[in-house]
Amino acid sequence: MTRWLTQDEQRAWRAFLTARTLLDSALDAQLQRDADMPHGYYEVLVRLSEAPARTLRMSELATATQSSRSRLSHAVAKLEQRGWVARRTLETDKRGQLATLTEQGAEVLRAAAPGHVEAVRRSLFDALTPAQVRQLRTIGEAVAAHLGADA
Amino acid sequence: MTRWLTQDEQRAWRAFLTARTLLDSALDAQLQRDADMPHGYYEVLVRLSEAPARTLRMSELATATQSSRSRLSHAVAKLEQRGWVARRTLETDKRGQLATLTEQGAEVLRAAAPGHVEAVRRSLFDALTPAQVRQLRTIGEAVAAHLGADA
DNA sequence: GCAACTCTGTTGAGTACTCAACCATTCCTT
DNA sequence: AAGGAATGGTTGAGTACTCAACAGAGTTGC
Repeated sequence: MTRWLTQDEQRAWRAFLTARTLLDSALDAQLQRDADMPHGYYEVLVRLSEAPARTLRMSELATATQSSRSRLSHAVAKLEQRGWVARRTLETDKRGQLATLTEQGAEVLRAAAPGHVEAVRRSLFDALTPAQVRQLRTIGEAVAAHLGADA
Repeated sequence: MTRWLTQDEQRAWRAFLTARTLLDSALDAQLQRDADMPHGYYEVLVRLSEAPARTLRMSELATATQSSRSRLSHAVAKLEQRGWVARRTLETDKRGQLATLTEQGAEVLRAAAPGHVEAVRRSLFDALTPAQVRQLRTIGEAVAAHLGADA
């Protein structure tokens, strides 16, 4: 008894998939070209930059970026190699690791942000009315909550 | 003069990113687990299944799936190995290649579809009102058009 | 009819991802 | 206090992606 998609749902799903793919590749390409990093790395830097003392536990960072522990571990290892993030063991629980955005990492992020934000605006928000922006937010939050995450 | 995002845009963007990531990984994991293929391969099979004679030119298939030529080429090579797609040279333009969904590929798709659709419904549509489904479609189509593609 | 250009698709190298297996540490139970 | 389970994070193998370079076929202009 498969609950197939209605015509409307089909179209919504296709439109979402298309938009998602195009957005994703446009933004990923922009970041790769201008800042030499994939979008996932950028997210890591942003989350760290917003955290107190630019520091988060790996597990918190994983949650914040909707990343698996494994992916984050690989990513942070690369970011550490580049000198953008530093890791150290958490004293109160020696299993834990703290990741900190370095000054150099903050610098890189400051340099990358304007171009990236401009790309997001051009690719996404320039296509939407203010009402649609509100709708997008509500829909996104509903889906996120449904799948068990904060918006 | 960076046009930074407003508070509302920020939130919309974050919500979108989160929802997209969670949706993506849920559906990719479902397909990988139940049908042993990534979502991109599934899209290829679907588009071929809807085409006349289950056949499309590589370039058309690439457009339909929002894929780069390179990605599609790699993907179809794998699908051919599995016997789900067959390729042959286009007679009227020997640069062209035609990709056809094989009977076995159609079988695999028929087997995979119900589980996948169910996952899409559970992950996405069960979280949305009918009005939101319409909004999602309109937004998706606007973004797709803006980025130069059909919905 | 030929040189230059374009267009289609493939290839290879490098990168990031997934999944499962794995340590080390901490927590729980008795 | 010890054994076992749970938690936090890393690792390695395998897969799919990206970008750039390429080859072959068609097109254009002289």
